[in-house]
Amino acid sequence: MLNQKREDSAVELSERKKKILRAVVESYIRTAEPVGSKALLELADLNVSSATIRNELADLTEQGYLEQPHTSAGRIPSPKGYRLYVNELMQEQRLSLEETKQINEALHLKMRELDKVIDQAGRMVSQLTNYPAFALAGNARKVTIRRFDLIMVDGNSFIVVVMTDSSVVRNKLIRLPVDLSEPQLQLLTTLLNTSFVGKTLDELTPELMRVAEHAAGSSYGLISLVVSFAMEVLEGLEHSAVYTAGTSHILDHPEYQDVGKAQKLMSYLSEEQALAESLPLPALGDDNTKILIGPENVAEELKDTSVVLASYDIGDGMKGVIGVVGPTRMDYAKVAAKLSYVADGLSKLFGQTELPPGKPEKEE
Amino acid sequence: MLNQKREDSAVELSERKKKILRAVVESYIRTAEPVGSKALLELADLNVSSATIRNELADLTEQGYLEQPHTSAGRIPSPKGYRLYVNELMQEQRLSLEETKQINEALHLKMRELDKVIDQAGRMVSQLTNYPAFALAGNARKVTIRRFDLIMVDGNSFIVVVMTDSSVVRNKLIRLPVDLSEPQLQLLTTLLNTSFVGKTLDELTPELMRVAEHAAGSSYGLISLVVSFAMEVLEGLEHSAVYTAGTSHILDHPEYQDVGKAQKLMSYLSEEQALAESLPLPALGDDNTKILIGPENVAEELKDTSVVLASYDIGDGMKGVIGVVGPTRMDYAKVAAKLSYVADGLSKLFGQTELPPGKPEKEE
DNA sequence: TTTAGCACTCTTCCTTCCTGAGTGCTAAAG
DNA sequence: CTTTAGCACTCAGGAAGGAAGAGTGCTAAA
Repeated sequence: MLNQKREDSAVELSERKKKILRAVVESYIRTAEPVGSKALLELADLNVSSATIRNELADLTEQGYLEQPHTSAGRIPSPKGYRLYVNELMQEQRLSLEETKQINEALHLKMRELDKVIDQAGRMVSQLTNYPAFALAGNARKVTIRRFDLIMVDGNSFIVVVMTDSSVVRNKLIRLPVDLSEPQLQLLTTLLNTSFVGKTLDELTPELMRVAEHAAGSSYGLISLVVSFAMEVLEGLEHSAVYTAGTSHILDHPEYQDVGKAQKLMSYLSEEQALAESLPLPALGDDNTKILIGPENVAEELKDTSVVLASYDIGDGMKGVIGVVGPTRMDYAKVAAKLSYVADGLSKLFGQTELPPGKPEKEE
Repeated sequence: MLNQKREDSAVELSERKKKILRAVVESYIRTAEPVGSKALLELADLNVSSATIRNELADLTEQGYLEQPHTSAGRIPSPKGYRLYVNELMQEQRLSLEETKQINEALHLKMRELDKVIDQAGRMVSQLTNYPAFALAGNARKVTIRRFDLIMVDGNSFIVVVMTDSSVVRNKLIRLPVDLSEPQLQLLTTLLNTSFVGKTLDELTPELMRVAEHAAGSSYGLISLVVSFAMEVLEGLEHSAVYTAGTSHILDHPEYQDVGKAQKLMSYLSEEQALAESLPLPALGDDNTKILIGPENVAEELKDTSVVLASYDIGDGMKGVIGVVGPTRMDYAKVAAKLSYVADGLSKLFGQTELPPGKPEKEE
């Protein structure tokens, strides 16, 4: 028990050990069954006997790359094993033409409202990978109002259009029990634009509202009606929403045959806020995909689960993240490839301006 | 085997039989365990022996109101039994003040965009009942465009605001690689409003667009850009969206300990389109809640599942539905009460105009 | 360092057996 | 005719006991 072998992760593994580790991981990913020395004879094509492989397996186990469910079972990768696999052994998966085509088509989304697109992207990823997926827009810095417009509809209703400095536009139809005149509305618009533009959510204080209301004179409580809508918009943007999709895919995988486990994970995934907060979004800076294996996750509920993340640019300096959740036995290569392809697609989608009128657009 | 007893559902049950049936249903709803004659001695307070109850149980079973999982188990209600219970025996559940308060608060929703409200309502119902829930807006009749407005933002971007005759307002920010002048935009607006107002989705033909584009002259492809957005809006409204929430609650119930079963139901629920189509929405006319027990459901996937529906008014003649899905062993009384309360709340929410400016609003 | 051989360990699966709950039937009592 | 007590019978579910088989670790030889 007290052996003093170096279990240091700095110790380089021999090529043969790596080959074996890789074979174990890939076989286990495919079959979800522990892998034994005999099976490895074929999988990793080494010209050695099963006994030799057994020795190597014992070493790998001792160094923490593999685990044994029980004495007479084969080996399965430990989180540390997966980590090494992901860092060094995994072959970058190239998507087939089929797959890229499929994704590209799906990315031609209708209704380009930010939140709908993000939601759709999440669903798409889930369907693509057969794992639960989530998508969220990075919560922006403080957002301010850029402008108000009021559009008269008829005697007693008008549309408020609010635009933020992040170029998000929201509108609302407001119906009133009293009549309104066009000049009144004009006046109101000017007043709103002079008093509230450039303000963040926190700066829209009740006092400010009261002052403005006073200036409005005859327009009673209209100011507060419009401004409170603007506040809802700002609030909505600061608490960036999380969209989850395909949670039922959890049940596809044998590691969640135990209903208790499945339930725990599923209900965690539906607490969208908690999920968003537990993601190490800042750490995503350099590379645009990140893989979190089992205990590397912050959230307790994800400790025996892996998460693959990819970030995309929404434009205007904002970032968003899409991700996939699954058992640690996950096809990292495939998932990472798909995710990153979708993320790139989203970035492009958000980056582009409308098609130039007149000239037909060029496909790249 | 060949007994000729009338199994006719027209046969009235004796009071005692009803009392027993009710006790069976309610006990089974609570415990999910088959109910035996001895247990019933206490549950239904009848001054008879267990042997008498056994006789009655045998009758009820023969008449199809109860079932026996196996010879030596107690009885559980059949769908027919639940139906009778729901129709005649169930006591209308009154919500506690606590509960109504909770619901009322949750109904004070922010961001009153139609789809967000509906989504939120679904989530709320799911949380309230601990069953998966869904919500949808009844797909409207043909929707047409009521008006267009274009708001200039700066040299090369503007906001399109489209309003439909169902008073839905949608907007989109359009950025162009070329410059635009205010007069150009004015012209465009008039053109759009004269050419496309009052048209349904089908009537927005490519020819119509071409004619208008020609009239626009110097404004190149702007017309088609704006109109295709309008088309997306109309399309979005016709394919009314379905929102599901809380599917993980399925796993809470012992009838879905079998992962296979749970998975089937869950993946059916996530096919939101199929779900919406299988609901007998027209049949919901008269009463505003409807209960579908097991095989009464149209969809094969819901045959051993119950669905409780409640409809609400969106205004403008449109209706929406919220519903809950669960095992046939469902607390119908409670669920129906909650659902109908929420539906009423939604109707009120949509019906109301904005608060009258000046006067403080009255609570009812 | 590699390999063959072999004893050993455990899980998994099957069979068997037992227990207890709940029934249906019969015959007596109201 | 209805109700009740008594009793034999059925059947699911759990415990116990093997038997089979996979895979290991160790030893000793190559």
